[in-house]
Amino acid sequence: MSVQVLSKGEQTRERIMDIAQDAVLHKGFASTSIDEIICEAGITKSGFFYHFRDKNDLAKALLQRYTDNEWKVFDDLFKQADELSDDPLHSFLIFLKLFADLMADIPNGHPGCLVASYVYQDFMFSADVRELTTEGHRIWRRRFREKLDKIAARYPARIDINLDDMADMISAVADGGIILSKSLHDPQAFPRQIMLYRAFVKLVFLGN
Amino acid sequence: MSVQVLSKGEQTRERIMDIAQDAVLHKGFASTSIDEIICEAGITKSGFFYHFRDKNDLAKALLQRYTDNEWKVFDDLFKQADELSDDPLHSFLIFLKLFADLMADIPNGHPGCLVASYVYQDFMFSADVRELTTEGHRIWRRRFREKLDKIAARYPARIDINLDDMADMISAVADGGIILSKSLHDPQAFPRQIMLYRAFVKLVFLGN
DNA sequence: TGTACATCAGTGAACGCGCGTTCACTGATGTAC
DNA sequence: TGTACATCAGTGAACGCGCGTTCACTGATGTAC
Repeated sequence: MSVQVLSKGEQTRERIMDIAQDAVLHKGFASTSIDEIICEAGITKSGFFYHFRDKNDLAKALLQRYTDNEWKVFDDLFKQADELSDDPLHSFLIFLKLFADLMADIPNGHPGCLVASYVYQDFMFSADVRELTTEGHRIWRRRFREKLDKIAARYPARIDINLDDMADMISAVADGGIILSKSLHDPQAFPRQIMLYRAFVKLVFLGN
Repeated sequence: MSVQVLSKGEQTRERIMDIAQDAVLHKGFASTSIDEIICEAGITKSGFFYHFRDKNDLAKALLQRYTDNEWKVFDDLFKQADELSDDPLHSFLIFLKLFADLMADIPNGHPGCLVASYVYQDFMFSADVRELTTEGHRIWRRRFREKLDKIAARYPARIDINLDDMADMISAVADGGIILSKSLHDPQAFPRQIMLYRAFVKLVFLGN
């Protein structure tokens, strides 16, 4: 764990983004006003525009930070799992369990996936922001696919299955599980969906 | 198929809602302005307010119509599947295949789930609208759970599994699959996810 | 060590546009007698 | 069959508020000589 030293300006910028992200996940980007953000952050409107060129610039920075952070979390979980088992399948199953546990431990449940939120408002954003969500999903597919390839090499799949789809399913179950949890006001619904995906992987490659 | 005869006013109301829903699924509810809706519908602003008390009233009507319509589609697919097989498992597997086929045949892919869109903007809406999304997910769980109970009675599950979660997973895979498809600009990604869920069901109750 | 200048991290006031909403009014169609 | 009235499905103009954005300015901190 590296502790980053932030300058005064960087601290303010992070605070603005924390407040903004929380609001965006609750109300959507359009109905999150700069006024409400600066009010909570305790700065003036010009202070906001010192840090961000315009509102779209905030949108981009939020998404960038969100996906960067997500990969840090996943890399960490992958590393932990690899330390607990050399076998690609068991390491992956451990990873999924660690992921579910992590999501189960968030006090009020996962606050929402910013990528999913953006996809449902994509016509609001400039093309470069939209491209970021697409690229994100493509990277996820590639990285999870790598893991599945290694598993399939050692444990032949019991059924005929497309590994790209299987890789995509993690994103789908995650995005859908978060929506389910939010809608049902049940934080545990999401981690339970991850564990269900894990059961599927076990059935496909181990048969039980 | 019942052909409904709509009065002039009802036709306008439907047209407003069609235009609004399309815009909401692309940009979110907040950034869909009444101005743009009436412009496309070819009426004046007062015409809009003749049909809807305020903007929140439109939100509610859209969600109500969307979920009603969704259940009509599902009821129809369930009926078709039941006609093709008396067996609860095979009927369910047929239903999932029909569902996937239906989603695969939408020219530009599924336009987006209005419920999911609302969940990601829930703090914008009044409490009664928010309650509708929660209730929607609860009903889906109950109805799919019924199907799974009948299956489990005849085909004991091969693994220890929670049938409520398994029922919820349809919603999760659907919502997540739609997001995936939209983000990747690949309309077929969604139906492929449905077929993956179908493979999971087969593995759990049939073992292959 | 003191001075000049540059950069950082903002402030304060003003702008104009678009938004949701209201209100008084209206022509066309439907209904009662 | 004609007249009176009610309802339907809107129109047109105005309202005020909140929004994102701009611009001239400023005190505190950092750097060069």
